Amino acid sequence: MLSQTVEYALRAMVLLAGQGERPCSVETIATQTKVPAPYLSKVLQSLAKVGLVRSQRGVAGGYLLCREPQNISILDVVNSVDPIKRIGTCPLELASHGVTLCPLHRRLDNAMAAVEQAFEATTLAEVLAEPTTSVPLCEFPHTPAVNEGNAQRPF
Amino acid sequence: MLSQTVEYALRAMVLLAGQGERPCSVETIATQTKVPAPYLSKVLQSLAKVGLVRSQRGVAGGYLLCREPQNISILDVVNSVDPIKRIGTCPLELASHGVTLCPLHRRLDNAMAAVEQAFEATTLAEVLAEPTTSVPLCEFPHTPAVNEGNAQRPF
DNA sequence: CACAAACTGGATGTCAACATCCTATTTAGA
DNA sequence: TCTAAATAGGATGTTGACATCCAGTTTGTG
Repeated sequence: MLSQTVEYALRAMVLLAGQGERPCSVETIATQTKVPAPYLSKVLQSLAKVGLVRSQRGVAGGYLLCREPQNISILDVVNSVDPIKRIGTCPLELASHGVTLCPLHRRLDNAMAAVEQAFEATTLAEVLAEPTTSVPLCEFPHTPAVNEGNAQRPF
Repeated sequence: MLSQTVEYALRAMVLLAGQGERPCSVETIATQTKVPAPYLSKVLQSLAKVGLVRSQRGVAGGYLLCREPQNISILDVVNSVDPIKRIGTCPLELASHGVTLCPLHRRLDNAMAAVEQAFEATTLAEVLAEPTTSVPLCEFPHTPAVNEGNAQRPF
């Protein structure tokens, strides 16, 4: 239902949201999020094209967010790589019904709308700030040199 | 987000739900629902495998529903051809977190759950019985010989 | 019985999503 | 200025979803 690319993009964006202004290399993001590095590189390039992240070339370069995590919704990320397709008109080409959807497609579109709304309502900052339970969830193998002080990450 | 195959399967099922006990040929369904006939044939075969429809070979044969429309939900159809994938465990293979999802994936799964629930709550009968507005929605080109008395169909 | 309507199942083709690799370019720092 | 760390971008490979076609089988009907 959600593409693999969306999953990869969200993992990368959440990771970057926890990194502040420090650029994070593709290799680092790939390791932390367990995404294939060469493919992640392409995903990040497309995220850069739409202005969600920017890249810094050269030594100590990498990717970082263009906006604050509280100003980036899950929907922003999803729509950047694999947009939620709302049903605007009946997929059958009958021109007679105008913009009103038939009962079947109205229900399908309602479901899409619910997903869209849920994704729009959540920011990366909220995901990061989520009160964690006592046991760290989806904890990375802790690598302090690269990720100092961040013992847990939401993945 | 929803596959083309799901769309095709739903169109066919809704059409069959309006046909009662009369078998409907692939060719007829394909024409009415504007689905490529050869592919629709495969989709119907898979719907038959899971017991949603059955086939009648030979002259005057075709496909018909195995159950009453009020006992078939949209989710039944969706899950038969392209199941809603719920997120049961964190997609990263960290074994440390057990069954609890991290904040990101809990939200993604919540969205999937909303879709699942919406689809489960609606039956084919409800889609057919939907009070139509004055203007018929998604009306087929009317072919009385094949589809007598059914001037409107929800597509 | 013969025929035509209709499904069955296998083989095949196309294309986009996912994935990898390599060369070129940029850039911080010794 | 030289080098190593990184991204940029194009070429290529793989796989599954979507789609088509055909030979074979079933079955109602004249």
